Amino acid sequence: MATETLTRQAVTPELDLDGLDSILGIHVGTLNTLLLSRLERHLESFKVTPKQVAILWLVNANPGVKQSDLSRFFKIERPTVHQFVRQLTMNGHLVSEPSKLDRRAGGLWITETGTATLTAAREIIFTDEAELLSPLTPAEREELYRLTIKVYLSVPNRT
Amino acid sequence: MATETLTRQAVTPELDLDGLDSILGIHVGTLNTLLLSRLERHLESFKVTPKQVAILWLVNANPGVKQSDLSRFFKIERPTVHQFVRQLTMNGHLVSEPSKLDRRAGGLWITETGTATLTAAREIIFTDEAELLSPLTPAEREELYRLTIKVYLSVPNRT
DNA sequence: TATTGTTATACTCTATAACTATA
DNA sequence: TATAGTTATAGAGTATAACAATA
Repeated sequence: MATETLTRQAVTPELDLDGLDSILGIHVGTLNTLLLSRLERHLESFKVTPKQVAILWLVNANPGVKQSDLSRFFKIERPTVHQFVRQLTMNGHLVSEPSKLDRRAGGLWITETGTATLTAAREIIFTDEAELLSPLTPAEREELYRLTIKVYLSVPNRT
Repeated sequence: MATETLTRQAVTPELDLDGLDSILGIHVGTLNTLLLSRLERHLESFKVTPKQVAILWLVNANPGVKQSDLSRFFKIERPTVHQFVRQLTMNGHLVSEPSKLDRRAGGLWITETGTATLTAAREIIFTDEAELLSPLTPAEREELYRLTIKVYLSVPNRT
C-alpha cells in the first residue's frame, strides 16, 4: 500500500483548483475557522468566546496586567483588547483597578467567577487540542507549532 | 553562536504565558490575522476582499460552477457563499445564469471586469506569499502546507 | 423528501478615528 | 509629546432560521 498524501483536490475532485490550493492563506484560514467554530460551540454553555478565554488566561497568570500588555502579546489594537475587557467585566469575570503608580493605567484582576470559568474552559480547550492533533505524530505537532510561529514572528509589522 | 528557537515568550518577556502558548489555535489565529490583514491592505485599491478573490478564482477556473460546490470546497455554509456571490455580482465581477438542466441551480461565470481584477489580485497574492514564506526553507514550506491540511482534513465535521 | 438558492438577522474578531486623562 | 484607556463606528467572515422553487 502506497502512502498517499491527502490533498484538498481529492476532497472535491469535480473542481479545478487552478493553483488556489498552493496559497498558504487558504489552508491557514480553513484550519482557523474549523478550530474556532468547534471551540465556540464547546464553550457555548459557559457564555464565553475563545478570545475572552485567552484574555482571562493571561489576566489570571499576570494579576494587575495592563490592557496595553495584552495588546502587544496578541498583536491586536488597544481598542480591540478593550472590547474583550469590557465584555468580561460586564460578565463579572474580571475587574479593573486603576494603578496607584501610573494613574493612566488600570490593572486587571480575575474574579472568582472568572477563575471558575477559566478552569472549565481550559479543560475543554485541552480536550479539543488533543482530539484535533491526534492525527499528527508528536514530531509533527512540534513542527506545526514551530513553523506557524516562525512565519508570523518573522513577518514585518504592517507592510 | 547557538541556534535559538524564537518563541512568543521571548517577544513579551514580561508576561507569564502559563501555557497559553502551547495552544495551537492561538498561533494559527495569529498567523491567520496577520496574513489576512496584510492581504486586505494590499487588495484595497482593487475593492475586493481576500475571500472574494478566492471565489472569483474558482469561478474563473470552473465556468458555470454552482454555489453549493463552492460551499463544499470552502467548508462554509451556502448562505455565506451567497453573500460573496452577491457582492461580486453587484461589483460586476461575475454573473449568475440559471441552469437549463436543473432550474434550482445557477451557474456562475466570471466577467471581463472579474478577470481583470483576478489577474491583478493574483499578482499581489503571489508576491505576498513569497515574501511571507521567505524565512522558511522549501522543505519547511512543504511541511507547513502538509501539516495544516492534514489537521483540518482529519477533523470530523461538527463534533 | 432532498437540494439549491435566497433573505433576514446576528455573532466574533478586528480595525480606525477621535477623544480624555496622565506622564 | 507620548502613553493608557475609552467611545463610536465600521468591515470581514461566519452562522442559523426560515422560506420558495425545483428535483
